[in-house]
Amino acid sequence: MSEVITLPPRVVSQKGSNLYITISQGNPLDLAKTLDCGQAFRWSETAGKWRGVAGGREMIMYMPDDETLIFENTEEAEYISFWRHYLDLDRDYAPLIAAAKSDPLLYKIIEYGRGLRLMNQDGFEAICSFIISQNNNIPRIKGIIGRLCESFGDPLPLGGYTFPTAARLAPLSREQLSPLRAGFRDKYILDAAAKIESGEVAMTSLYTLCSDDARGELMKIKGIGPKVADCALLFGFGHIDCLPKDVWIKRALAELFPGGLPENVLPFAGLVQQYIFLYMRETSK
DNA sequence: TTCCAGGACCGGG
DNA sequence: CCCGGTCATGGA
Repeated sequence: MSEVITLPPRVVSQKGSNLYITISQGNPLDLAKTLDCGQAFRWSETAGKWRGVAGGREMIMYMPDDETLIFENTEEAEYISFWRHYLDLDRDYAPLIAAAKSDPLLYKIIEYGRGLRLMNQDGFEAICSFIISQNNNIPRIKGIIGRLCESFGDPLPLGGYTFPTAARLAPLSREQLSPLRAGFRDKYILDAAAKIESGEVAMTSLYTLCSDDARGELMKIKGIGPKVADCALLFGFGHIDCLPKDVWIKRALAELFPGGLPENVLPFAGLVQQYIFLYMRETSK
């Protein structure tokens, strides 16, 4: 894992019940690129506002301009203790941009994805989400996860649902998961919940182990291979060096970087991977 | 109808 | 180690 360079708290101000955050152009944020580029599946946009649930919290947020991020019904303490890290706004992206400048094509790709940030999601949610993602498409992944939360999560005041815990899912049967219409993946969700609940796979170790060992630990779960493991580690456990090799990235690396990624970006290869993923998805249609 | 979707498992060579 | 078939589901 590369070192996290912690930024000072953003400039914040409270206007009524809404919290305003000033986004500097040296560390930009683009909500669409971040919330809707395949790393998270529980955010949706309506009339410019993004609504979703993370960490058991409902949120509506939006950006009227590039420098203003607004959280509805939120106070500064809540931003500092949760949302700042969730959106990776405590990480300085300047070193990445600087490192990428040594490679013109990579720099172009990262500029194209300007404002994309790598979210820090809940570990168990990331594990389940990417188990569900295998041999599946994004609209259906969102549907299955939505039904998982509505069926086994806890209701929230604005109509959302928390992501269910491993303890809640572990005792369930495949029959009880059938309303999710997850197909063959239901047994994998149950195996993940069971092994995490029993401690056979220690959640806390997944944060602290080196990426190779953490990957091995996660692959004890049925239905988690190298790609799903790397997605969970990258999006849910802060292993920013993990590079999930899906069909898009394999093709992109072969075509665009046949000699491999530049050495100096390997410590944050996972972050680079997300920029490449966005670039490939957007430019190929 | 057939194919495909941010793969993984399983059996066989 | 690597290969092909298979796995549920639903949209194109």
